[in-house]
Amino acid sequence: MNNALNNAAALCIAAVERDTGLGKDTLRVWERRYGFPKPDRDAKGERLYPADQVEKLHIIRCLLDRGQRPSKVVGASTEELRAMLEVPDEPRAADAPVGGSDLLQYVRLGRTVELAVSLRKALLRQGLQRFVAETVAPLSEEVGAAWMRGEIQISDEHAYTEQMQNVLRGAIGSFGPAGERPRVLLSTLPGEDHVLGLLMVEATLVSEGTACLSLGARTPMADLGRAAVENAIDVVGVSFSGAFPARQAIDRLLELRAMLPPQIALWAGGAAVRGKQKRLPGVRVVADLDDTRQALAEWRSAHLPARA
Amino acid sequence: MNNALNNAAALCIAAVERDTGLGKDTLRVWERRYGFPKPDRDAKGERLYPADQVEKLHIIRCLLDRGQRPSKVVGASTEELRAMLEVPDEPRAADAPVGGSDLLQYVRLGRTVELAVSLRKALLRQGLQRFVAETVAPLSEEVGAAWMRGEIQISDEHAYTEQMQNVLRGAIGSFGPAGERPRVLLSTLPGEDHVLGLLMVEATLVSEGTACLSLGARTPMADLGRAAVENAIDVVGVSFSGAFPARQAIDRLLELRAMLPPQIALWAGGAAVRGKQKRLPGVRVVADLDDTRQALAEWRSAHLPARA
DNA sequence: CAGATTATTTGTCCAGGACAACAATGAACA
DNA sequence: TGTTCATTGTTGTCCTGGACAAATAATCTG
Repeated sequence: MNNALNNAAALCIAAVERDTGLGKDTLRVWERRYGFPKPDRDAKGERLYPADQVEKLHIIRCLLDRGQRPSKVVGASTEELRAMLEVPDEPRAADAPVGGSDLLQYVRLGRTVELAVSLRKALLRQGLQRFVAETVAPLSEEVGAAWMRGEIQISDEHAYTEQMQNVLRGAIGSFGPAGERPRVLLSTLPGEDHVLGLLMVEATLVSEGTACLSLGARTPMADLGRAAVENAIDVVGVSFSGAFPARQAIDRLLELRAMLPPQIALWAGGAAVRGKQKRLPGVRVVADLDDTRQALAEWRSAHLPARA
Repeated sequence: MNNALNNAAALCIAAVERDTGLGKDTLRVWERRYGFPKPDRDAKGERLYPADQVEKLHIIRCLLDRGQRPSKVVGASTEELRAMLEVPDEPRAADAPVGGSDLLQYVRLGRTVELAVSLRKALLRQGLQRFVAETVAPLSEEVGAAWMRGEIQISDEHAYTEQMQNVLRGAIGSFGPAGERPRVLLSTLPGEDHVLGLLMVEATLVSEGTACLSLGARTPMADLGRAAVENAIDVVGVSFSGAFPARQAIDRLLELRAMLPPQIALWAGGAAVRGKQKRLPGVRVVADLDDTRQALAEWRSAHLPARA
């Protein structure tokens, strides 16, 4: 698993904050209190976190998100942590998504050409909406899970994302100009890099004739608010991957809600906000891609005059 | 702690960091050095930034992004700052590129639908290679310059980038599987977000039949090296926007060169490395998109048996 | 057993010092 | 005139170690 190229990689505290979502202050205070992490120091005396400690921090954050308390997990060994992680041994659903495992195999082996060809075939066979809901979404989840389990390299995941972007954006573009309301503004907030979720939503909305304006990833909230007003937007859509801390997501959404004019709707989707509807008054939590179409239908029946 | 709903009141330091993108340490050290911002304190002694100071910080952030230095702006009054933001009335060059000004107008006005339509027309008219070299590259430069002059919002630039990605990726994807050598691995290094340059190169190479594997933006160097070896890559291509510090670019490239096996070529392009060929032994500096095709021809004549 | 009270845990903030990376300036040189 | 190199000031990020209140667990009481 670990080869020579890997050894040189030790991250500074800012990089660890980005990678794990744990604040610099938190990392330092854990070191003081629990004795972990225990980074090396460079010539300047600054912390350098070896890759294995970063990985352990990653596991710890997973466990914290599931309700564990720091005092129980920060001191434990990597093996104990892995054991805790695998407890919820989900009953293996026998719903293996259509062709999903084949596609995952291509990602795993770095066979990007075959991957691209298969994706395009699936797109033609299923049509854009079903392709997104039945192929892209489950495959992306599988890829993320495989990366968490250490089965694939991060570079494989990047390559996968790139290929998928090519396919999805080509399909989105081929719809040509769509001018129907609502006018939807899409983005992720700072700290959230994952762009595939956004593209899936865009694909779903565009194929319903909606006018979509995407700002890509990591738009500062003030800019989002300004852009929404200036472009006469009806709905602002924000997506969060599972890697985003749920608590932060909620705080930011409420802040954004307060910042937007009340007549502009705010939709939020993604793993980090799933099931958080009751904590998010004024925000429409979108459970999945089908629910996105549902939300769209609701908006239209509420705001557009019934069409003959 | 921070609450979302007091938008008219004052923000805690964490909220200001999120809103302005200025780090907590930076905010504190500015207060120490320049006397601004000067937040109130709550009962606990913690900083509370009034809304007007946050807005001023936002303006300062804009000016810093445009190359101003903190010592010149952090001490200035809000009026002076607003004056600096106004267009410094450049000597209007009368070199309006073919059609470029029309397209730029669409970006400026946020008319994304018209922009997308015009781009697709230009693509069909010119073909992918000329489209990239004669439309995408100059337009992207114009957009960057217009943003520097304060003529367009950052959100307009993001929307432009998204639209352009849709067009380019659609075109790249429509080439179908291309298996000819060299096998090229494309990415940007950490710290470099701009992805359009990479896509322009990918489009150019793909339309020459080259097998391209893109990893998108910000791939850590260790992962790049590993991916190059594991995927039997012939050429690694890296791009740097003008926003990337030239000195860092050179250091990183030399480091990457040392990390890669000698038989794998390393190409570098973008504003930050232009004219730096002599400081980069072992790296092929690619001046522009035409030069990319030139580099490709050189590689093929050196490595492939002459074809009948 | 529910509800109130106390104890512990935990993340974030503070002050003020230090330092290397970066930009600007000036000198030496082709 | 333009390029390279050294110097000097600027600037963001990191450091230590202390503090405190919000959140959570533990204990007590009716």
